[in-house]
Amino acid sequence: MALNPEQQQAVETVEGPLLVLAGAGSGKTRVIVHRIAHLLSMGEPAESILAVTFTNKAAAEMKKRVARMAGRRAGEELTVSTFHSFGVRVIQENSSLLELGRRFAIFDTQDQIALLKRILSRTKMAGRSFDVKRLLSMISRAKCDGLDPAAFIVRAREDDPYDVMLCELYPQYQRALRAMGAVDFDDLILLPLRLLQEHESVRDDYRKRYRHIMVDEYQDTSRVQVRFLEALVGPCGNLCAVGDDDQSIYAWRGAEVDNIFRFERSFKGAREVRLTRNYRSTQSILDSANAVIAHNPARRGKDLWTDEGAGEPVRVVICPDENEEATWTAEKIERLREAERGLSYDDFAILFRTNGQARPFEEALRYRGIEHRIVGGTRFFDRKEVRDGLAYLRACAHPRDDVSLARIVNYPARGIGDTTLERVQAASRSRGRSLYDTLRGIERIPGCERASQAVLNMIDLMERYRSAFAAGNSLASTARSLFTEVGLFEAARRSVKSTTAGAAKAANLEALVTSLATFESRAPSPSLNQYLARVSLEGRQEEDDPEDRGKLTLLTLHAAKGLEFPVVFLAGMEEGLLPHSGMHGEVPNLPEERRLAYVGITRARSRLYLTRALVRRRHGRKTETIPSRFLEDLPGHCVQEVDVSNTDTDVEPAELESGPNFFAEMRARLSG
DNA sequence: TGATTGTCACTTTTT
DNA sequence: GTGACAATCA
Repeated sequence: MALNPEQQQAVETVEGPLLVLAGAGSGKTRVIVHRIAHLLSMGEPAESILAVTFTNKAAAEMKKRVARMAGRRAGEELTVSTFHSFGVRVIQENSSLLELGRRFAIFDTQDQIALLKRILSRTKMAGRSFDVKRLLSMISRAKCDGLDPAAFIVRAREDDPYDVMLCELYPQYQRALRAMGAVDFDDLILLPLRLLQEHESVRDDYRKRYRHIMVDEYQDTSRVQVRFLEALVGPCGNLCAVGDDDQSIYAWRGAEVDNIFRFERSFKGAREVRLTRNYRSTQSILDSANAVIAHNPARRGKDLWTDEGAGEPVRVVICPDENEEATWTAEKIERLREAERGLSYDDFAILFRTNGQARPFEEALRYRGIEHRIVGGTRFFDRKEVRDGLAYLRACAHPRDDVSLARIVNYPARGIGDTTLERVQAASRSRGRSLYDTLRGIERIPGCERASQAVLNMIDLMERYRSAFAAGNSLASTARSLFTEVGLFEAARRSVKSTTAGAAKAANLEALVTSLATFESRAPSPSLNQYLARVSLEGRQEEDDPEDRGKLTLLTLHAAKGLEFPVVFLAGMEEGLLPHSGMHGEVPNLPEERRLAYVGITRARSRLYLTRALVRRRHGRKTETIPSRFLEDLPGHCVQEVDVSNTDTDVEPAELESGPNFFAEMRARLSG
């Protein structure tokens, strides 16, 4: 299929800054890939093109498509990277300019929480308890806004206890990270920015290297990320930002929708192209989406259109409660699948605002034997037993990483109790040494005599494995014998009552070893440090599981961004859920909730069901619900209400009239 | 030191 | 209704 005129314009505008406002389903990725191919065909070398994404998945996809279009070599020589991976690279290439070595630990959210808790425990502000997650998100927010501790203190509000607390906590947190030779995710952007700002030679080097830069999902960038881009782009200004202000749903993680509005100011002489022609959905679905999002203030205002026709009306389905909502949905899926030849389960998706809503759907689907998968949930590397294993590996690779060491120093139990640890930590603080170093000198700490032999044994063990890893032995087998020697497999098995659950946990630990083995077999010169960096940046790359083929998908609205399905059920269209009411008194971000609804609606290709329950259990309590305000915005001409709340006849208005070939046609058209 | 019981609170989670 | 964490007991 040829590019439409707007797409063509986006592809061919290669000089100077360009903002591509790409509506949902407007062929955004296609434009980026074509644009890269166009640059290459103009003789631009692949090494001088940098494409930045937010997810590893998007980066991999882009690379694959460029390779398909412009050849494998081009795909390999091109730099396609996430912001954070690119940040790691910049830091490593210039590590001599930072107080950080080439090897550093990368702390994820759980590590950050553990660290904050430790700092907090010795900073107790008289009698008040703080929500650690909130403190952490405030620190992260400050970092995304580019505020270092000093700048934060200037802006802190004296009447806000959290602000006051943070004035103390944030500098300590930052110092503790550096003392451990560790960085958090936000540092992966901040430090490279500092390198570019403070070192002209570094800046010139990268500017020369990357003559064309492309950024995907620009609406999700933080302030610091834009500053980083500004520093990177240089005077020629060949930056192409692609995004959609209406799909900005990560404000709570520091994303700044305004960046997209400020683009012209950030990058002088910027041009703009709008992609509003939609190649995904029917006009009924687009009309609904347009109507819902139209209520948001401060938009670039683009209405999506298609010339594929109205299609089926959007259905609003009223159910008695959340179980009936799930049951009705499951049955509807069965009926549709029977009625429409060629529809398989993976053509359906059930979307919801919160993970908790998945449960009744899971049950209803399982009961009917409908194969399904849940996207998200606890990820592999977040499981406790896997984190325990990783903590051992991290303690070996980064002895200064107190957080990892503290996690495993007495797990599995080896006779180093809380009292001992308390004393060691105090000593470590007063001497300004790492936990590891302090443990080494345990015999000089009064009151630790009883546990000192246990500690020395542990130190000896860690030393042995540290050199085993460093000596270039097989990572996988070294890890396995480490886990076995300390009894991690055994501990995993015993950590739960049921033997099957225990076996599953032990198997997860074994899977960690396998992932090491896989890494080893693929990386050119594998090191433990490299493996750990990769794990924290990418998790386990989920190569499309063939297991998941043909399965229905359950996922949150956030997880659904960027995906599409022929049939979409958007569940829980109720006040408090969508829009979600913020927690403990925090004001909900209504424009963002609206954008979430918009993202959900625009995932659907041909059929969309918006379901709601009249009564829903929330926090274990049955509560009457209020229909979502977003339902009121739907235009009457393309919506049909289905009330299944007080009828057992379940009269279904002629829903399947569109003919059995509807999907077959749709499919042929979309895949062709 | 480790297990057990009680209390609390409960979006979203690209990296 | 559930899971995480802290205080309390054996």
